[in-house]
Amino acid sequence: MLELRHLRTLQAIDDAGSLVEASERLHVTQSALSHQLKDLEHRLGLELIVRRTRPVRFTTAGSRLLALARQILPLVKKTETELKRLSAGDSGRLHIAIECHSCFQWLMPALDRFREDWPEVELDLSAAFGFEPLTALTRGDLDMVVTSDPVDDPAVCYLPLFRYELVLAVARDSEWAARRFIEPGALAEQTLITYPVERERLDVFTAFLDPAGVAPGSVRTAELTPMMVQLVAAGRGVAALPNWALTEYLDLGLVKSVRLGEEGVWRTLYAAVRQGDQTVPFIQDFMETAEALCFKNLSGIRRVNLSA
Amino acid sequence: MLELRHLRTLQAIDDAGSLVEASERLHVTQSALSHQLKDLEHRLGLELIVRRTRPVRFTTAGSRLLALARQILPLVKKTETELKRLSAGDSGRLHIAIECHSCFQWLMPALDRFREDWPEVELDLSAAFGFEPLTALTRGDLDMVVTSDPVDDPAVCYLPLFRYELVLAVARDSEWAARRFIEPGALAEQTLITYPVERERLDVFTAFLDPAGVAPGSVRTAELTPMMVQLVAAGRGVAALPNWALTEYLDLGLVKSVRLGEEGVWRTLYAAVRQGDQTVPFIQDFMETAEALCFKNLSGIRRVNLSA
DNA sequence: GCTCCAACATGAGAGATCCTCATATTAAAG
DNA sequence: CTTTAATATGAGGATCTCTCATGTTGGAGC
Repeated sequence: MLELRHLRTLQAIDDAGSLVEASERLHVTQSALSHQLKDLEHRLGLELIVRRTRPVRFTTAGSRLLALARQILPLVKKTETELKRLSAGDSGRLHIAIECHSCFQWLMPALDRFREDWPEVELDLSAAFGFEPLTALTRGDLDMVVTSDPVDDPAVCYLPLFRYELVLAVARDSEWAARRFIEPGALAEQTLITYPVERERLDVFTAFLDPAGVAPGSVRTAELTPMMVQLVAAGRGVAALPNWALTEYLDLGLVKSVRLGEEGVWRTLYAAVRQGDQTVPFIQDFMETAEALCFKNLSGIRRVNLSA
Repeated sequence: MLELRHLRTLQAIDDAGSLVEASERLHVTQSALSHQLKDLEHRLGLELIVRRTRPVRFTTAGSRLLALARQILPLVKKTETELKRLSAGDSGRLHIAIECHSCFQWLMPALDRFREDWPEVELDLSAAFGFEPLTALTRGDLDMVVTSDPVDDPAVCYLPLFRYELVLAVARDSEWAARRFIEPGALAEQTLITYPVERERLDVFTAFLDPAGVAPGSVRTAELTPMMVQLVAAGRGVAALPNWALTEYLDLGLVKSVRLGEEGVWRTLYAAVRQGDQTVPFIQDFMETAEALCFKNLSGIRRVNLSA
């Protein structure tokens, strides 16, 4: 009758504050949760949550179930992890390469957390510059590549992490700072600061400037996000960066961010693994850990749409 | 992925010692458990129990899951009971009548246990002699009748408790004591000791003697099981009683039991409730409690076949 | 008060799941 | 080496649980 599914749902609703948000976290539709909850309430003959408030409020019965969920779900999760370790052996290798410098920000905490659960898995992290990471992945030199450019290849499986917006960092006193968005043409007179990688890997070109046939006034490179922010703040140019990578600098008031085009440029960040590896227990666990930490720590990111 | 269903299955297998017995306790087929277990083992990539031993042995992984089951299932159960109490109100009435004297034996502990969970339910227990209990049930004077004679009535719902064998208690030194079974004809010369109720309510007549057209030499009555056993032990006659009601006297060596006919006379004990009442939370809970206690304390009883 | 928007509800139908039935296989006991 | 009790397996059907499409509702803003 009562099943873990129901407890997971209630916990997610509590964490999220609404059915819509909870359904995204659980990777099901809002309709599914609505049906499931209604069915449970019907069978219990009790109302569990009051929907017309925001965030939703739990009734006495709902709270009781929620308490049960909070009590037993961690135990279940712990046992599941233990069993996964037992099944595939607790050892293995996870060599990760990132194409996106900023990813260090969330990857480091994720790796720390992961190491606790899988102490025997050999971890390694490298930046994928100066070589073709997907080749290294299929060849077996790497086990995971974090990228926002999925390439159609039957040997590679792309596991989505989150969607983010590519925004333009501009100086605080720049005349663009107050604009809601800017058009590609505006960059023709500007200095664009980018990471030192090939143009084809830079979304600001592939998704914004190139389609409009615009080239920036000049381009200069910087290795690390803080360096780019310093240059932008000093009025030496503008830089296209993921919105979540800019949050801390925006909060500090160093720079401002402006949308690229009316709709904005949205990208999805993926973890690419070898086809088949998506079922390896510790890979699945890593993805769960990473996703949870990202949505906890990064602001402005969105969940990947199911149908995508 | 992992669900409470799996934990309940593992717990039942541990309690029962085999898939067959566990499947009966869970009211599903053996096939269902086999499939379920195999599927779980497959998805975990781990063997959970070793089947070729009796009782089955749990592997490390199986034990881990079993420990989880023993830890969280009681918590779940407790919460479910609480919610049931919340839903239908925690009060109500359960007036029970028994047609079978011996039933006091298991009914008393069941009522004690039940009272702990449902303190607000008004309990009453009476013997259904000298009046028609089913009429009292449909009229609302009673809420449950414990009987082994289901009568086809759309207003009444029969909830099976267990199957038992009606056996003949004979004196220890009687010449029948060593027989595997006796034929109806043998009773023609004997004194039969029965409860003081109408012939039609006595299974020994309806299911054994009457079909063979035999009447016992003489009939005398006794009110209580211990009295009947005393008379039988003293060589004053024989008595047909449920096998489970005789267990303690057999163990004491007071009397012996003999099967009635080659196949034995098997009966099912039911709890009759008003149609619709079978969904009342505290009635369901009472049935679960009673069933669990019966199979724990009574020996020689069987589970009711699903297809019956 | 009216419109709009976001959140939740609902009905129908597809797909997955889980169970049962019938039967095969296996292991242990006689 | 049979016999029997337990477990395994394959097929098929009932049920469940999603998704899709659309309806309804409550509250913020004009």
